[in-house]
Amino acid sequence: MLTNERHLFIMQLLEEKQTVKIQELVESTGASESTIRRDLVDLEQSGKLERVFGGATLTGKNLLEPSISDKSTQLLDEKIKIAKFAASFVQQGDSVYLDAGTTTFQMIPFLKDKDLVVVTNGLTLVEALNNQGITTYLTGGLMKPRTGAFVGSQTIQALQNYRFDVCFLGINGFHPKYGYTTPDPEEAAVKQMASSLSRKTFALADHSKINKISFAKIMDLERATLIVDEISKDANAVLEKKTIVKVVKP
Amino acid sequence: MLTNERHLFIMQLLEEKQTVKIQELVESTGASESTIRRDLVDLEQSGKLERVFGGATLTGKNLLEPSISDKSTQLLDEKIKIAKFAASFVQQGDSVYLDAGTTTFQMIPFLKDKDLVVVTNGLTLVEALNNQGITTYLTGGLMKPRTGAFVGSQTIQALQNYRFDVCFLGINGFHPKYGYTTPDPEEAAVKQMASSLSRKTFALADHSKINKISFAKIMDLERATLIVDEISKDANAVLEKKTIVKVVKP
DNA sequence: TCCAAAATCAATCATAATCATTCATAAGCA
DNA sequence: TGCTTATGAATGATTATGATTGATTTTGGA
Repeated sequence: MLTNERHLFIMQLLEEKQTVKIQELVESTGASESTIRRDLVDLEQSGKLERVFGGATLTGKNLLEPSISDKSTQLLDEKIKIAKFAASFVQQGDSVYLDAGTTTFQMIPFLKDKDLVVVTNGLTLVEALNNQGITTYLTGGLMKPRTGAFVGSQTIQALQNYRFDVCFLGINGFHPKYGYTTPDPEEAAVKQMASSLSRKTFALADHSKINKISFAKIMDLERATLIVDEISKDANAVLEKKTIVKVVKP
Repeated sequence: MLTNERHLFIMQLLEEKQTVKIQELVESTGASESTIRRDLVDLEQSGKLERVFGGATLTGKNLLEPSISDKSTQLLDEKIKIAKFAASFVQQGDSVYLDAGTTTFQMIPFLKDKDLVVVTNGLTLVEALNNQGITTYLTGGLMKPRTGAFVGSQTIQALQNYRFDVCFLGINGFHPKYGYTTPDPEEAAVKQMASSLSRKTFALADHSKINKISFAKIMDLERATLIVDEISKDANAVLEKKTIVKVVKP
């Protein structure tokens, strides 16, 4: 394996998993531990990653994402599980809208080889989708620095050029009475528009979002198929009322 | 196998696999190691690929990352000089269009504290502009993987929402007769539209672009103020005909 | 809290792979 | 034929690699 290939490989793995262990890289590349260490030093010096004891993590960009703290890899695993399940609803040749967000981001590795056209309003998603060789359109518009999401009138206008087979939205809360909610009204407007242009809409959420209410309403529960990963008592209460909810089996 | 055939073969293999090893090429072409090496040197000098230890990779990928390879630091210095000079034409409070490209990218550090609104079609530029705290709109559209530039009808349409005080375009060639040119017609169309929406247009080029002609014409020389960094004999010939050309003093 | 075991680290060295260069030969062309 | 260009082999120099060493950090239990 070529030196540059390894560097690329390491960065791609990082994009997917946020963190990698050295041992992991040794096994998957076939190179020696020394070589991997040198690679990591090189990549760190060029600012592409940050070394930590036992491996490496992504720099800066991660600060954009709602900081996955060191010990909460459990939440990441959860997101990946949800993402994988969600991706299974994507058919060959579909046109897909991927909302900006960490959970939708995790869907990307599961989407390649499906011959898709993907539209997104997430800056981080564009790069990752391109790395997977997926044809990608970005809505454009005004960028929100924290999340890398594009919002505003131009975003809405750009969306209206398209129609989608499926549409995946990240949400910050769902509640039987108040529906799906998210903190930013601008983002809510984008999600609404995307959903109205799609034949089918999926809302992705981990268990922490159950019965939470955020500031801006996106839509009623019935308008989308909810994908969560865990059935707590509360979630069951929701499920009783709304049979449209899908749940990932652990 | 003919020399040209080999060159084509190498490039095709690269398009597929992103990287190739020399040993691999020796086996698949039947040529000797020396010959393959010479081919790679040739192709590198004509900018079609980048050699790395043990083989070669596509250049485009590296353009995405603003990490200009070590050997071209001279060209980088040149770009920075041009970029700094170009940035001096930006007034406080201007609305600015920044074309996707490495030279325009270098302008960004010189633009902060000017209270600007910036629109760009370059993926890499958005992030850098945001890091400088500059309000930034991205056109969106279809992304070209190599350069991170957005092109196509959606890009054109998005541009028409704006008007610019100044507009900075990277170009690949300029010639008294054929005007400003660039390899990709799609990009040329975007540049044209941006310029037509601006009160003033600047074209940025290093000295290697003098009297070069690329595939797609952007506009005539008179339509923009050219900023180059060096006066060769050839450039002087251009200057005599077109007095609008600005030149960076070394 | 402290200590010992395990894991990870930086540094070094010998080896293997790759590099640029040279030179002699082969192939193309007028 | 005589000239130019492309090729392949050989050379010493340079670079990447993997194994080893002892130092440092983390981990887990008393």
